[in-house]
Amino acid sequence: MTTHGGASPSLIDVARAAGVSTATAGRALGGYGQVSERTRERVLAAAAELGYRPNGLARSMITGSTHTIGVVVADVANPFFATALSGITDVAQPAGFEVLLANTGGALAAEQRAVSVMSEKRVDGMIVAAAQPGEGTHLKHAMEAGVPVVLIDRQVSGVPEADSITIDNEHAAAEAVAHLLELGHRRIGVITEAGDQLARLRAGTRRRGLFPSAVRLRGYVRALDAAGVEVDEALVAPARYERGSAYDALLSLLDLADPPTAVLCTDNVLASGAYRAAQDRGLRMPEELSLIGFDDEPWTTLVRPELTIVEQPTYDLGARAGRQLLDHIEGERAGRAPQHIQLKAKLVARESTARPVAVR
Amino acid sequence: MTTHGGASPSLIDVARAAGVSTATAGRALGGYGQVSERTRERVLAAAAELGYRPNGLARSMITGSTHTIGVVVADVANPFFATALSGITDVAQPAGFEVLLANTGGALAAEQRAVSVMSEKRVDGMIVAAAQPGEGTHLKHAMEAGVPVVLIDRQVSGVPEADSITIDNEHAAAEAVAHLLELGHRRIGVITEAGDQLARLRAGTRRRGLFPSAVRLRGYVRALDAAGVEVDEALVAPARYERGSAYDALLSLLDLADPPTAVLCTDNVLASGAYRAAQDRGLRMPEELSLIGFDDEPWTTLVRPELTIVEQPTYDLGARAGRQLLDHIEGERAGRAPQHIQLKAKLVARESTARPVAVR
DNA sequence: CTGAAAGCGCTTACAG
DNA sequence: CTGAAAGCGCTTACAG
Repeated sequence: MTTHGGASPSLIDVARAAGVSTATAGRALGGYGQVSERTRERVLAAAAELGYRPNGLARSMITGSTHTIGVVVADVANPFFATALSGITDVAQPAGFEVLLANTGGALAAEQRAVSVMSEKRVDGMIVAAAQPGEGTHLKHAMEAGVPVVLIDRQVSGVPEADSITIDNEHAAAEAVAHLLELGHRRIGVITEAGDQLARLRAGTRRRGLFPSAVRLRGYVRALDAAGVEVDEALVAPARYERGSAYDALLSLLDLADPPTAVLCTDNVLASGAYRAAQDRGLRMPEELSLIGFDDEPWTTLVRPELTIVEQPTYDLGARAGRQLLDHIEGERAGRAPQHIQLKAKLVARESTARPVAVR
Repeated sequence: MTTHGGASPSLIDVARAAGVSTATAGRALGGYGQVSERTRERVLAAAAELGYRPNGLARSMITGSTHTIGVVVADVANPFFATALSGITDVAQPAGFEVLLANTGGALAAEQRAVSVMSEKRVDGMIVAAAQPGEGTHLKHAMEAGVPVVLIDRQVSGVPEADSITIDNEHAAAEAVAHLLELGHRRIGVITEAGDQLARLRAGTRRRGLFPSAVRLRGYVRALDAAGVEVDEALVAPARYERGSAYDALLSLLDLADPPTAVLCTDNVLASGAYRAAQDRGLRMPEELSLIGFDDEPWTTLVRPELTIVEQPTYDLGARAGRQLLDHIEGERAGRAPQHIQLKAKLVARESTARPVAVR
């Protein structure tokens, strides 16, 4: 039976009902220390009778561990983060850790607040996909307070001590472009959220503090450079993270005097907008245009032609981050140097890419 | 400056540094009680100096509130749950509540464990999409312990006191079928996860304890009944929650001696499998087959023909549940009867449905 | 194996 | 406005 009304029963109530001290009752229920079988049974019976639920807050305050990890992402509704999150929970929960989730909408202020609140709630560690790769002082503070942090999807400048699990985005984009080059394309366009950073990328060598989209753009440039194909700025079409914006971007590429014969879209939202634009223009793919997207979403094999894509190991990204963080929490990695793991993406060639037609 | 090494500073350290009692330091930092401006400044300065972070566990133990709500779903990677979850976080976070997430994989045992752990962590309330609508004693226990529970997506038998926010699935499916009937279809098939429950549904009147798929199947039956069209069991094709299974289900419907001219798929995974099967069969849609799916996913407007769908207010489902739970937590609904809100789904007619061809 | 006591880090009456 | 003391519900040495 459970007690109704009144406050929920505490260890004192159980101890009293079982005729033992709270220390003994705690040992019997908590599975620590030594208790005789006879006593244990009495305590368990009393606890069941009263509908006792241990208070995790009190326990955590003493043990110093909440068995909770914080996860901070920009948007859970985004399949990328949702999938990574499921990788995290699949690792954390069997290990006895719950997940405290914060959705920041990509706003730095929200992220700072979330990290701060999680620190106050005394999470045992945090996994964060940072909103601004350039700003990491809030993460640095958390680490200084003893909360291990694992970065996913993007590195952050100012927090070199944090482990990171990222996709090798530069290589992923380069491989996609190499695929197009092999097919014989020379006019290769790219639709990217980092359109404004072309100049900086070509100069700099920075690795941290860059958005994945910028790193992918660098891969595009690198692959062209390697093949001796000149990078034409007109072929770099900027777009916002929206289908409509990518739609317009593709149309503007097609309207060029010397339009591309192939286009790389640096994420799946941009790809869906571009795909749609190509359809609406009545372009035959892959004959008149080769198209490559990112992420193996369901729609990419439902459309005709099926879309050639770069497949990111998203679930694995989350699972690895979870494992890494648990190792930290359990002290497995004490004192070791931070690890920066790069996962490889995989090109999946399907129907939307082919040799360019000889004559346009 | 922050303190390095050693334990993180407590209120005692701050109080000592500021030359006041812990009570006063607490008042200055916690924003409760009265403190003189001068004292407040001294305390704040000391706290900043020491890098003080209040311990939320200690605070929660006293105040009795963790400002955390638990959310239990079967699969965060599923767009339906991911979207509902974002509705929840968007409501909870601005109100100062964090979300503790549990991913059960649809297993009842995992759900029971999650609910139990959340109770121990003293969440202020829970939102749960139950794995088994027929089994709710663990939820009943939580409510008896004073933790308000709001059910989403499905009602659960044995927990009538819990609020619920669901989609009016019966109406949603009925409307889809009515659309097909209006177009002139009489042989209307359905691909459903609840294929085995047809007989039970036609007899019973139970509302709780049913999976959404079963309720949708009932809507299908009801719409046909209302139109005086006989329900042909051969047109009810069972499938598992997988694209491949739905693929096979559509093919088996098409292979019938008297095949359907239209098919309703009761969720979006089934719809994608069926769509693919129709394509591979070389069927022209909507001329040779009309098809309706559930959920407005990106792919449904990327394929040709665009898919006619029933659009569920998924984000709103989550947001409403969040609001409802916060009202409970804040005592707004104390003593009132439980609310069972049904949200309406909306039929979005696109290109995959049309009049059946007169002669087959 | 068991218990009395201290203590985790706060907030809350209660005095002053 | 400020402080001394009690207490939230546990776990952990320390004795026995």
